[in-house]
Amino acid sequence: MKSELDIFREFLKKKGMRYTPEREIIIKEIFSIHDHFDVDSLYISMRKKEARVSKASIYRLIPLLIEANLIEEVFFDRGQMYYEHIYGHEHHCHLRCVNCKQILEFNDPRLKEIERDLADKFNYKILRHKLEVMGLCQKCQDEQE
Amino acid sequence: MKSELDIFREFLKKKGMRYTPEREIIIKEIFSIHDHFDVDSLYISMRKKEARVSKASIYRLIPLLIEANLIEEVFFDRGQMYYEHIYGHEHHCHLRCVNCKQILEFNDPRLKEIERDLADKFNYKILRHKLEVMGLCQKCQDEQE
DNA sequence: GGCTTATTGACAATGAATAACAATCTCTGT
DNA sequence: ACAGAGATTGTTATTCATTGTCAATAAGCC
Repeated sequence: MKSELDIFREFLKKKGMRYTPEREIIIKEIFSIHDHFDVDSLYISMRKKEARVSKASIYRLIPLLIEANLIEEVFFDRGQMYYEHIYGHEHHCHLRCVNCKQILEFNDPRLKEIERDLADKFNYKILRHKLEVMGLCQKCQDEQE
Repeated sequence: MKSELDIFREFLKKKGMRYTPEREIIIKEIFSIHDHFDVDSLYISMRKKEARVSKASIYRLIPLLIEANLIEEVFFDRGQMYYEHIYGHEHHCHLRCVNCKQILEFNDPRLKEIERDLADKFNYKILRHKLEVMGLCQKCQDEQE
């Protein structure tokens, strides 16, 4: 399987854009985090590692990585967007506790079925879906009593 | 069926909060719009009708309406959040064309099943879900050839 | 190596959303 | 109906994620 960097290199080539060390270290950082991330925490963790890039460069890179299907917006919370990398990972959805903010991942084959039915019914070519389920985890249910 | 205002009145009572004319006209405006809305366009359409409230009051009301299960965040796009009212409306999800931004609504009973299974599997009390399906509508598919 | 031009970092700017605060209004108890 | 407590309002200032600007730099092609 091609590496994320190779995928992105090809993507840049096709668009007449350049492969720079800044883009490389940001991508390496993103793909070393196996969790959701936001721009600010990414920036901070890179600074700690002496991997210095400006925050602007991160903001500029993100739409490109999305277009290249390497990362995806996951959800927007408390004024900022969270992302996760999707290349090389099985697609999954998120179950979130609205109280303690715990996030669980799950997948369900019925979503593929729903996609197929929507494609038929509305003549759409389905590209992807995003399902967020909000609820209360066991612990937070208990505490509310 | 109770009106949105009655529901909200009870909600405020239970929380020891007050029912004000500002809150009333904002709610009336929201429930007269049968579509997605954002704070800014709501504010503008209210100004046109001489229904003057400050934008701050709208921002302050929205989390309360969400808590009262009258409205819901639908999606975040171009830096702002979009909402729709849900009380008195059957729950539905959104199918969006990524190219022309058309939005279709649909519902699928399998989502309820998925919710039930998640509740069992993870001991969650499910409150709601949000499914966005992204794709290309027929027209945009044709144009891409 | 040299040239073109995309990209970078630093800084300023934008804009949605939130906070502060004094003036006002709701609601409860009398 | 009245008064007092305290919630809510509009105004204004502030926050903070994200985007724009621009001169300096560097990638990629010859």
